[in-house]
Amino acid sequence: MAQDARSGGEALLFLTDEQLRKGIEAMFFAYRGFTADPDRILQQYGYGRAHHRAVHFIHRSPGTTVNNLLGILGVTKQSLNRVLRTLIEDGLVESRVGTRDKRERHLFLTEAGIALERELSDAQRKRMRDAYRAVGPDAVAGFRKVLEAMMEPEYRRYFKSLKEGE
Amino acid sequence: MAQDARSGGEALLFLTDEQLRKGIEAMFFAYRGFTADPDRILQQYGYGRAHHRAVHFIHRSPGTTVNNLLGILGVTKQSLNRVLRTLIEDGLVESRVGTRDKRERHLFLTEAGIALERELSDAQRKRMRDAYRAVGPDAVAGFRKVLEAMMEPEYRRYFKSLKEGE
DNA sequence: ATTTTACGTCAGTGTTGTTGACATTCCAAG
DNA sequence: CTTGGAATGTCAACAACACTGACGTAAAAT
Repeated sequence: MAQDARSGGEALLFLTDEQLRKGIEAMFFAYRGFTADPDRILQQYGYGRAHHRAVHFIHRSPGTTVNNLLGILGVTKQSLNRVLRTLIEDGLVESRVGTRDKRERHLFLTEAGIALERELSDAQRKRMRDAYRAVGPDAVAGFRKVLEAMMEPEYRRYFKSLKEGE
Repeated sequence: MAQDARSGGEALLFLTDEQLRKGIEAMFFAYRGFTADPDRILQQYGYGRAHHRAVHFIHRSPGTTVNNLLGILGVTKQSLNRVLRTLIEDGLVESRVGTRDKRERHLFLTEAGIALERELSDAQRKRMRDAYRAVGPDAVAGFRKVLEAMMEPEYRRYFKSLKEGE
């Protein structure tokens, strides 16, 4: 299991256990930075990350159903429901009964919901844009490649199915 | 704020709002993949991510104090204390009163703690190694650059201060 | 001697995950 | 057409883990 740094040439150096450990820690600290700005904003509204995720993916796919969202977010429907309920009560999300299948609820952001989504994603995009600018396009391409390779296959498929601009 | 894709040349394409949004989603899905294996293992022991983080950084810096850990993990002492207490009770972590400063508690992993840490980090390293292998060293270098750029400055300083193999 | 630091603990609260029970709707087999 | 099961979503209760605030102890610093 352990690959010794002494035995690794340049081409393998990035695969030593300690290099990998450093990569793990990089993910940990980076993800915290990545969520820091939205977390601050959400706190002002009394929301948490779960609300952010819901708002984000409803914005990404307006009219999506609760079941769809469940699959993407990877949580139980009960957990998602609590979040959706508060968002609906607060007038950020609208839930419309399906026309073809009345069991389904189609979810849409209201004007207020769109405004919150923009506030959150502006902050998060700014951090990502600054990071991208600091490192250049080649590094960004590598970044995206590694992230995709790290996803669980089912979600990687979903991720790749998203058009770059939809 | 919005940069239109139509106006962006090749060099700027990766900075459009939609490209950035895709990057945000990549982080979300990748981080979940990144934590999936340890989460499964931790569940068998009745632990959570908080325990994982504590065990990881105690292993990284044996003899670290509670206050040190607090700063690295970015949680309150009450929150960390709950986790440490269970780890100590279960015999995974040892807390030794400081010799120079008797107010401090120095934290060490026991044999059992080292075993759990290895089980967790083996799983996580395997995923990262597979991802690295799939994309090659150049992509990995870019990955690391972007992650570093995304960290909060204070943690980036700490991260960079860690030797690659300590 | 007083203040500050390091650590631990108790109590209370909020977000977010879980399971269990239940209502509604759709669909297909009898 | 009716009935039973599957799918969708809601409500209630509980657990994990974060937070704040208050308090106590011991030791170091001033």
